Amino acid sequence: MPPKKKTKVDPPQSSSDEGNSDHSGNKSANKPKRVRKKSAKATITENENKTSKTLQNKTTTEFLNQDFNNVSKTVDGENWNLKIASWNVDGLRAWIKKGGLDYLHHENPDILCLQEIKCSKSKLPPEVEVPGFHRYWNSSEADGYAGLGLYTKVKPESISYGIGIPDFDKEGRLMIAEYEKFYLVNVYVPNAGRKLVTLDKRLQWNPKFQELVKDLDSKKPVIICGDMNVAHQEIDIANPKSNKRNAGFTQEERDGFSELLKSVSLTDGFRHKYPDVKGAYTFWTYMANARKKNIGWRLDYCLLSEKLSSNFCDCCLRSEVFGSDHCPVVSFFHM
Amino acid sequence: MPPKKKTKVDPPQSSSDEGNSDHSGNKSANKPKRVRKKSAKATITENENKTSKTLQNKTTTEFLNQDFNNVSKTVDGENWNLKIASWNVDGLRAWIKKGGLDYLHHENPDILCLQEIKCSKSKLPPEVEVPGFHRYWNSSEADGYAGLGLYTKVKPESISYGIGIPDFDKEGRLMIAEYEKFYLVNVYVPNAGRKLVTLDKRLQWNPKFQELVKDLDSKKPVIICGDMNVAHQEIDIANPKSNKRNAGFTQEERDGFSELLKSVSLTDGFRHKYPDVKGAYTFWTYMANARKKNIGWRLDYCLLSEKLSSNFCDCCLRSEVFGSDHCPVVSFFHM
DNA sequence: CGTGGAAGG
DNA sequence: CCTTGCACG
Repeated sequence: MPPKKKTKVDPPQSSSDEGNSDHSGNKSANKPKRVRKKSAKATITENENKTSKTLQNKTTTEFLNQDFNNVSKTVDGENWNLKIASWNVDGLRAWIKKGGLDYLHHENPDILCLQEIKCSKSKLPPEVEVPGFHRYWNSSEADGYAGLGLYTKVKPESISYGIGIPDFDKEGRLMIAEYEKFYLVNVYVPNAGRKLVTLDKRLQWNPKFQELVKDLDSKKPVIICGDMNVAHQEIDIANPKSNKRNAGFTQEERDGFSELLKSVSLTDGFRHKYPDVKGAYTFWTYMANARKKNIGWRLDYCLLSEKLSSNFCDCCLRSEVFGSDHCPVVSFFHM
Repeated sequence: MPPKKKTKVDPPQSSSDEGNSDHSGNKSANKPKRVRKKSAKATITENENKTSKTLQNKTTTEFLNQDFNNVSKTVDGENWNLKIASWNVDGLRAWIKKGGLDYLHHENPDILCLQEIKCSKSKLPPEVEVPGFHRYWNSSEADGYAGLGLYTKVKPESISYGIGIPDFDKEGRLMIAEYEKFYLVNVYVPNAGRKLVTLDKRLQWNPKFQELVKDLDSKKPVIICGDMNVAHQEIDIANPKSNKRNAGFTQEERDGFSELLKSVSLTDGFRHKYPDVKGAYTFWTYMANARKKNIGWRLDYCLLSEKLSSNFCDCCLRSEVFGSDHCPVVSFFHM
C-alpha cells in the first residue's frame, strides 16, 4: 500500500457500510422491502465438494419408530381391508428428495392421493414409478402449481379429471377414480389467498363441487380425500380467534364445508371417530417453527357417504411423517 | 381393497404413466419445455434434520494447500508492497455461504474489488463487515443483478460511482477509488447476452469507458480491476473458433478491448508478464464441468497505466480458489 | 419458511 | 449449471 504520510489510516466504522448515496442508483437502500430471512444458515464441510444447508424444519421421518398398522374394525366388528392415504406433498420433486416415496412403502396403502405436486407430467422424475401401483396425474397447466397424483394397486374402472369449470380444471384440482363399490375423489380445493384475494374464486368452487359429489353419490358411494383448504370448526385449528379473517378459516369457507357435509350427507371420517380430540392437525406453516409447537390446522380430510358408515373403520393423521408442510391422512375401510 | 371378482388386477405398465389426455388441462405435457436437470442429486442423511444437496461444481477451496504469497519484484528489483485482488463473485450471499470471505483472510490483499454481488445494500448480510477494511458498495437498482463491492485497508481520498450513462449507472458497474498515487477503477462491463441480444448496449460502454479512463489517466496513473466480459485474444479462451459469435468473444468486443489498451496506453498485467502462457483463464461456465476440464475464458483483468510499468510486479490468476464461476485475479505492485 | 419457475449469466 | 427475485402457499 502506498504509505500515506498525511492521512492516518482510519479504523473502519464497525457497524455501517460506507455508501454511495449520491449517484449510486440504489434508491431503495434505506427502506428494506422484503429482507430474506433465509440468509446465513449454511455450513461448509471442509474438503468435501458439496454444500450442506441446514433446513429449519424437520424433513426426515423415522419410519421404524412408528406403527403404520391399525387394528380398527367397523361398527359391526369387521376388520379393515382397504387403506386409503392422502397427502398434500407441497412439491412432488422436493418431497421425493426428502424421502416421500419411502412413506408409500412403509404405509403401503391400497390407494395414495397426492395434492400440490407442483409438477407437470413431462417433468415427473423417473422415481415416481413404483412397482405394484398404477399412477395417474392431473397436472396444472401452469408449471409448478397445484396438481394431483394418484397411486392405486387396483386399476380403477375409469378415471376422470376436472370439475367442469375451466379456470379450476386447468389447475389440476380434482380427479375421480371409479372403483367397483365407490367413487374416490382426489381433490385440492383452491386457496383463498393472502389477504383473501382469491376468496371469491374459492367460493365459486363450493356449489359446483357439491353438485358433482351429489351427482356421484346418487350412483355409488363416494370417498373424498384431499386438501379441503378449510379448518371446519374451532377444534380444527390451533388459533381460531386470530384466524377468523384468514384464508382457510373464514366463516364463508367454514359454512361451505358444513353445507357440503349436510347437503350430500357426508361424514368427516376423523371427526366422526374422534369427536373431541384437540390438537389434531394436518397442516402447519413452515414459519415460526409452527409444527414443533403444533400450531396447526386440520385442512386435509377423508369424507365418506353416509352409506359407507358401516364400512368405515378409522381415520388417522400421520403427524410424525415429514416431508411437506402437510401430513398424510389415512383411512381404513372394510369393503 | 374391494376384491373385484370380474376385473383381474393388472400389473402396472413399467415405463409410462397413465394419463389424462382428455380434459386434464396440461396441454404441454408432450412437449417438454425446459426440463430441470438438477433433479435427483440429493442425498438424505437418516436421522438428521437437514437435507444435504450435492452440488455438481466444486465450491470449497483448500486454502492451506496453496501459497498466497509472492516473491515478485519490479523490473528494478523492488519488492511488492501493494496487493490488489479482484473477483467476480456471482452473488455475494451465495459466495459468503461458500466461504468467500475466507479468501479475503487468506489472500489478505490491501484492496479487494468485487463484481456481480447481486445484492442491494439493504440486503447485505452482517458478515460483510470485516475488521481492518473499509467497505464501499455500488449496488444495482434492480435487486439481485450486477453490482460492485470494494474492500480497502487504506481509506481512499475519494470514491465516485458510475460512468455517466444512467442505464449503466443504475446497474452498479463502475466505481473509482482515488488513492494518493493512483486511481483504482473497479468495473463490471455489461455482458452482450445470449444470442448477443445486448451487444449494442455492450458496445455503447466502450467509448464512454475509454474516455473516462483517459481522463483519469491524465491526472494520475490508473489501475483497472474487474470483469471486462471479453476474452481478448485467441490465447485467452479455450475454444476460440466456436465462440467467435458468442458474447465475450465477438470481434467487436475484442477490438474494443484492443482499442482501450492502445488509446489510453494501458498494459494487461497478466499477459504482459506471461505473454505465451496458455490455458490461463478466470471464468468457466458452471455447465458441462467446464472448470474441471479447464474450458475457460480470461475475462477478468488488471490493467495499468504505462506510467505504472516500473511499479508492476506480478499478476496471478487464482484458479484453485472456488466459490464462483470466476476466480480471483491478484496483482502486485511496488508503490 | 419452503416450493417451483423466470431472467440472467 | 447456478444465482438471484418472484408468486404462491
